Amino acid sequence: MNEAVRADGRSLEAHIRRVIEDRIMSGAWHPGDRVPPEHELMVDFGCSRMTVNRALSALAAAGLVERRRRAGTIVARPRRQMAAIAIPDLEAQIAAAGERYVLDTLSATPIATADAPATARMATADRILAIVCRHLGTAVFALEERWINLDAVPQAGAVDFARIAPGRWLLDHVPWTEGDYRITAIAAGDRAAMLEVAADAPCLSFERWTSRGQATITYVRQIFPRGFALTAGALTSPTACADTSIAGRSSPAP
Amino acid sequence: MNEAVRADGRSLEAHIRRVIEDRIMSGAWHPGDRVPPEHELMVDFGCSRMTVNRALSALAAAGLVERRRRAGTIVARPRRQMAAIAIPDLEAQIAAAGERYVLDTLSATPIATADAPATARMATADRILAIVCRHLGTAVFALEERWINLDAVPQAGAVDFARIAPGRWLLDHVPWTEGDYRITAIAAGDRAAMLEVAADAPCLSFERWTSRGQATITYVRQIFPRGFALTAGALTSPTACADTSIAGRSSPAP
DNA sequence: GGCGCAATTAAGTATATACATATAATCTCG
DNA sequence: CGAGATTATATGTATATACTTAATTGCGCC
Repeated sequence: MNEAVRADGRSLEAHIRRVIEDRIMSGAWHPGDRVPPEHELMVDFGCSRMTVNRALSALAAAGLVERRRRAGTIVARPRRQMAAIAIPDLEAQIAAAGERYVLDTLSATPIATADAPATARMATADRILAIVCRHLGTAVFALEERWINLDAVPQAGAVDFARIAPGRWLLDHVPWTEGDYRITAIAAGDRAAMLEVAADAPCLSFERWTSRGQATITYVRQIFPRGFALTAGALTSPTACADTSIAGRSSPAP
Repeated sequence: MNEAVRADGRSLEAHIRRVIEDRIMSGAWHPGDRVPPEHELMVDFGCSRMTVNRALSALAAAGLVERRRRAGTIVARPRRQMAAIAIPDLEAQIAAAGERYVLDTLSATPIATADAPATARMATADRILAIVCRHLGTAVFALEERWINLDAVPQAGAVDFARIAPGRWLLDHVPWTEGDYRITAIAAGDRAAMLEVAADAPCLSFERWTSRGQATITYVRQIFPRGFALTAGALTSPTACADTSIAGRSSPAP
């Protein structure tokens, strides 16, 4: 069959993938059940083995099935579920909430490596730029404390971070990176005044380390007051990589 | 070439993917740069176009490059970064920390739909099982409040949740599902006694809705006291889908 | 019966080929 | 000179084929 597109506008491979995914997600096929072998599906769908193979390989890459030579293909047992969170673009989030975004940069100063906190993991850097800023809507959305490795990103030294948020500038100017993050609950404490909440108010702390190869490019800690929520759709279906957001000032719930 | 495996033990397709990924991740190729067309790479790597095509398609699926017919392949501009978190398997986490896991089930009672909190989103359920339990190591790791839709999972009515944690049982017995989650910082408040912390202690609240199709299967809220951290590697590199964990009782940091 | 080896099976990888399709670039004509 | 038709190009999809590799099954031998 040389016609690349089905009546429903999907490719044959995507169609096969979808049909099998539906059977798994609906519960018709249970974890551990055997998926028919390629040569059988090939007859069922009236196509070549290569096409079936690509569909099943994609499902295996997505974790819905497990494949082993000779043993065949079985529906995977859901291991730990993964969830996706978007590293928040605060400007977009605040704008989406219908509020006017204001960047309030409190300081942006070059410092010596020894003055960076150990948590920043920047032992290898000679020069570091320390930035403190607030992301404001009608209230304080987040307090951001950031350290940028000027050895890895020298251009950052010439940027006016009172005009553009450091996170946004980095996303636009630093190519692909890897990262780690850490989410904790902390009391506002010393930061209460800047966050405009009580000292014992619980806040969400979002830390992120961004690196390329060995060097840490930037460490940032964002602190969200007043019950901000990190929300997202879980990643169980490969096709449904749902939208993700920081929900604005949601009620603390029962 | 019929030899499926390179000297380095990777398939040719994986090799090509890796080489191009390295060039992008190292910054040698910048966002917007053109990737050589398939017929050129095919000569460079001494293989067929199909093999190059699969490698580039995989990179496109991973979001590292963008491909358009006739226009060719370009290095993608990083959109928003995504991060993955594992929905925590507390028993495994506690065991990994070298502590003995204890499930402390405080109650597990069938209730009427009207008695479930609105946040549980279980309006469609007739019968609901409400469970409250604590996950203990040497201290309280988490307080869990869970509602299970007995219409969707009738077998859950016969399970002894004093012996097996509800999350684990559901993972083993309910096939693939979709979900949403919400992470917030809250004060311990009324739950202080059960969490064994002060009432104003900041806690991480992790809520999750799990559904299949329209029906919500279970809603759970886990509350972590004492600076528990949700950590993970960020999802920017497709190959490096890093391990993820709840870090045990980490220091609240500066 | 138990053990090891061989046969068989199912997936993994790669190729050559063919045709489809989107679109950038170019050409044609008014 | 510009709008519209045409061409060229790069990717998209599918096929048939061939060989590789892992692993189960079963057979034969002890």
